[in-house]
Amino acid sequence: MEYNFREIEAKWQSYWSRNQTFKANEKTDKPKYYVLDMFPYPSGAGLHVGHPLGYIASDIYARYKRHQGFHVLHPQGYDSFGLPAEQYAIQTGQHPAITTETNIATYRKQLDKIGFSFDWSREVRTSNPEYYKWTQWIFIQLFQSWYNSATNKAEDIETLVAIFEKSGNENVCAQAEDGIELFTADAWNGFSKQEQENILSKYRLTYLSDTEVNWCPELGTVLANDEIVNGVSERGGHPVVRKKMTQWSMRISAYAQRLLDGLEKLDWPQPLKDAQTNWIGRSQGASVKFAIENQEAQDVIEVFTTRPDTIFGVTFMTLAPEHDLVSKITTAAQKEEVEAYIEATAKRSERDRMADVKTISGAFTGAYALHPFTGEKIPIWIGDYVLASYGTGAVMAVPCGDQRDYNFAKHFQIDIKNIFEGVDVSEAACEDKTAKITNSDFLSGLSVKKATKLAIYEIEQRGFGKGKINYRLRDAVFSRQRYWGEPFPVYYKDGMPQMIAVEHLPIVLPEVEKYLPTATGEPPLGNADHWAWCTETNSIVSKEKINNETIWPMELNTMPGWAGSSWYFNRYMDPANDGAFVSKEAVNYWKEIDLYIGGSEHATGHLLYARFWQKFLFDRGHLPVDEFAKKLINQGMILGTSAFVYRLEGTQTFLSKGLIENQKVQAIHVDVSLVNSADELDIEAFKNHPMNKDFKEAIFKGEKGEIIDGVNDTYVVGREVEKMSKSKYNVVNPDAICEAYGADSLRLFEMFLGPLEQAKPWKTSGISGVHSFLKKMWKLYHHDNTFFVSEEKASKEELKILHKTIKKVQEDIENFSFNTSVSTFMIAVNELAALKCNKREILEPLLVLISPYAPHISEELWCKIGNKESIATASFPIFDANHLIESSKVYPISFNGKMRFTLELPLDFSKEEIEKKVLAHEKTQAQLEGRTPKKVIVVPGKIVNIVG
RNA sequence: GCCUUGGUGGCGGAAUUGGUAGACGCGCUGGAUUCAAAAUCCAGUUCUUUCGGGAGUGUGGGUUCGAUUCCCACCCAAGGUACCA
Repeated sequence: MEYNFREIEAKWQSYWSRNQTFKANEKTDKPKYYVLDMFPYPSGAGLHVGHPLGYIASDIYARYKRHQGFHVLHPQGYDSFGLPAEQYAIQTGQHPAITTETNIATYRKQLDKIGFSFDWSREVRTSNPEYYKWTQWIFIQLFQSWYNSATNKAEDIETLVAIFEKSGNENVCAQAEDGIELFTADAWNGFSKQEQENILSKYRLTYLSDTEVNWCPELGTVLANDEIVNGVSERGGHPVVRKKMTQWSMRISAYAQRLLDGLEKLDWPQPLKDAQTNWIGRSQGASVKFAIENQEAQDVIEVFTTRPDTIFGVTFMTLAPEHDLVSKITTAAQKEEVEAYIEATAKRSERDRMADVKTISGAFTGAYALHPFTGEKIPIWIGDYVLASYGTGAVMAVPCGDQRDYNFAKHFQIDIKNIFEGVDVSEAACEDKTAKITNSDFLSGLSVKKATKLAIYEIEQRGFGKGKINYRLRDAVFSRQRYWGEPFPVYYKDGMPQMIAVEHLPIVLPEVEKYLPTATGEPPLGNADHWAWCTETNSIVSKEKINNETIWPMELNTMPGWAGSSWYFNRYMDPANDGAFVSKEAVNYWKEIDLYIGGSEHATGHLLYARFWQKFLFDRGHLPVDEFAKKLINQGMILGTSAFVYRLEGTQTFLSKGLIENQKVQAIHVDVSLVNSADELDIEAFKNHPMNKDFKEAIFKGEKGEIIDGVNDTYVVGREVEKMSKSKYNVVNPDAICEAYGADSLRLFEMFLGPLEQAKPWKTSGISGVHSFLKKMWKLYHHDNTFFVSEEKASKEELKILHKTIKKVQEDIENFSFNTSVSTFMIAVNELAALKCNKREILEPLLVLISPYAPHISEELWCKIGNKESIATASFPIFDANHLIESSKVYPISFNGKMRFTLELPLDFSKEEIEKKVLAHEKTQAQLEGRTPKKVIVVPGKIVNIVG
C-alpha cells in the first residue's frame, strides 16, 4: 500500500469541510485561544510559496492548542479594498468588485489545498457592505468623541459641550490643537452654531482640516512620500506639487503617550516595538517663547528644545522657511534675499531636502529676537534644516551644543558662545551631556541634569514657556481620492460635515462609469450620479436634486486601506452580527488575539492604527481590553532563487555558467521552472517559452564549451537569491508543490527551511528530504504493503524514543522553533524504523504529535488504527520523564583539581528524584566498569556531580 | 549617523542554564538492488595531517577547570529610521 498523498489529502480536506471540524463556538467551558494571521490582500497573481509560511505556523499552533484542550478561534478573511483592483478597473473598465471576487476565489482554492484548520464560517471581507457598515460606524463614533486628558480617555463630545457651557474652554484648551483661543461659558453660549462646530472640530477625534499633501495632477491623486522619487511620481514620472486639500484626519496624536506605554505589556518582537517607539518619537524638553524686537506682543517665536539648560548659549534663531512669521518680520533690506531663498527651497521636494544634509543654506531676516533672560538681541535666520512639520517649526540655535546649529553658525559666521566648562568648541559642538554648564547666569556650575530642571522651573516661573513633551507622531490623514474604498457616512450641510445616522448604514459605494477623477479634479465618486443625501427620506438620491434644503452633497473621498484592517480581528468573534460590530458576549469570551502572525512591514502602519482604534473603542466601552494582540510574531520572507542565462553581448550565443569568466555577457532571468535541481537548463523548453520568442534561433554552449546538440553537454544556469516576484521569474507556486509532493510535504518543508522569523531562500530540491520522511513514517504502519499495528506492550527503548520526542516537540512548538521539531520527527521515525516498532502504544501518540505539522497523513493513519473522531479532537500526549533517565549522557570533567562526572538529565526531575535515579544509574555504571560506586552530589541547576 | 537583529561545513541550519560543536536535511562520494533508470537501502562527508595528532563557531582581547554561549573592543551583513531641535 503506497502513500497516496493526493487521494489522502483530498479525502480529509473534504471531510473537515463537511463536518465543520474547525468551527469555533462560544458555548463551551474550555479556555479560549485566538490565533490569527494578518489577512491578505487578494492580488491577481495568487499565492506563491512565501505567502503560506505564516499561515502554516499559525495553523500548527492552532492545532496544537486544540490538542491541549483549548477552544481555538482561527479564522481567515480578506483585506479586499485596495489599489490594484482599482487600477485594473481604470485600464479595463471591469468593476473592482468582480476582480476582487475572482482573486478571492483563486486564493481560497489555493489555501484549501494546503489543509489549514481555518473556521471559514467566520470569513470577513473589508469590501462587503455588511462589514464596512461597521467601519463607517466606528468613524462616526470617532467623530462623536474627544480626548479628555483630565480623565485620560476618549469621551462623548457631549461631555465637552457641557464643560464649555459651564466654564468655557479654560481647563481644556491645553489639549486642543494650537490656534484655539480662550473663551468663557458666556462666550460659548453666544457663539453661532457654526462657530461652535468649528471649535468642536478642533477636539473631535476625526476632523476636517486643510492638510498639505503631495498632489499629482496627472494621476489625479494624492501620493504618499514614498511614492515620489526625485520630485516626480514613481509611477509614470509625473510632476508632483505640494497642495493644501481639505481632508479628514484621525487624531492619533491624542493617544501618543498611551500607545507608547501600552508597548510595555505586549509580547511583541523588540525591533517592532522599537520601530513604534521611534515612530511616536517622544522627546522631553521645554517650549520657550522669544519676543521679537519692534513687533507686537502676540508675535512671539515659540520654540521647542530638549536642552533648555543651554538657553544661555543661544546666539541666533532659525525658522523654517515656511514659518508664518517670516513674511511679517523680514526687514525691507533683507526682503529680496529671504524671498529668493524661500522660492528656492519650495522648489526642492521634502525628499531632496532630507537627502541633501551636507549643504548649508539659509538667509538672515534682518529681525532680532530678545533673549528671555538676558534681553540680548538675537538675529533671526531662516534655514531649511529646520522643518516646518516638526515641533513649532522654529529652533533656538545653540551652536556650542548642537552640531547642525554649529555648522550653520560657522557657515554664516555667527557667534559661537561656549557655555561648557573645560570643553573646546573651536572644532565641533559638544553634544554629550557630561559637561558642566558655565557662563550661564543662575545655571552656571550645574550638571546638565540639574540645569535642565532649574531652567524649566525658571522659564515657567517667569512665564516664558513651560516644560513640554513633544511627539513626532502626526495625525493621520484619512481621506483618499480613490474609488475602491469605504465611502464616508457623511454629507455636507452648508459646507459643514454631518454624520448620517447609524440606522441608515451602510452607505454603499455607488456605481460609477469611470474610476478616474472627474474633469474638475474631484475624486472618482464625483462621477456617481446617485450620490446626494436626502434628509427627509434619509436615503441616497440623485445628485441633480441637490437643493441645499433637504438634499445635500455627499463626501466624495473614500477611506484609506488601513480603515478596514484596524478592527477586523474583533469582527471574527461575531462576524454575522447586524446589530453591533461585535456582541458583548462574544468579545467578553474571546477578548483579544492571543497569537498574531504577520510581516514586520506593518510595524508603523496597520499595527499602530489598529492599536489606536482598539484603545478608542475600549475607552468608549465597546471593548473589554485596550490592546488587541497579546503576542505577535513576524514571519520572515521566503526568498526566491532566481536563475540566469548569460548571453554573449551583442550575439545570439548563450554561455553556460562555467564559461562566462572574462567574457562580456548579459545576465537574463530565466523561468525557474525550466531548470532542474542540478541547475541544468531545459533548452527546448526555454526556446518554446513565450517570454523567449527572440531566442528561437539562439546557440547554447555547455559547460564543456561545446555547442549543445542535446546529447553530450549541458547548459548550467547561474543562481541568485532575490525577493520572490513575477518579474524575476523565480516564483514557485504552492499548487505545483502540492501536486508533486503533497500538502503535508509542503507544510513540513516550509517549517524545515529555517527559523520562522528569518528570511530564507526557497530551494525546491530540499523537499525530497521531508517527503521521504513521510513515506518512512507511512511504512511504520504498514507491513508487506498491508496496514498493521501491533497491540504488544512497548519496550523501554521505544518509550524512551516516544517521550524524548514528546518533550522536544512540545518545547519547540511553545518556542515557535518549528524547524527543529521537524528534525525531531525524522530522528524518531528513523529510530523506530530501526527497531521495527509497530506498536500502537507508540504509534498512536506519535500521530498526535505530528498532526499539527502534517494533518492529512495523520488523519488517515489515525482513522486506520480505529479512531472514529478526527485527530483534531485528540489530546496531546503527556510527557513522562521517567522514560528518559537512561538516555542521560555521562562525561568526565575536571573541576577544582578533582575529577567529577557530569550527568545530563531532563529538568523535570525533582532533586530527590534525581538523587535516587542517579544513584541507581551510577551503581549499574560502576558495576559495568568494575569499580565501586561514587558519591552522588546533586547541584541545583543543570549539572549533577558524581564525586570520585 | 542612530536603533535592531544576525555572523557556525559546499548549502539551509542544530547545539537546554557555560559542559563531547556541526544534530536533521540538501548536495556530494562510494556501495547494494536493477538489463538500465527512477525509487529504495547501507556507509562516508568541518579542515588539515607524517594517521600520533593538530586547528576550528566573523576578528582581537578577557572571565572560567571548561566559552558558539558571558564581558569589552572592532569588522562585516541584513532590516528599520533620520537635518526630530
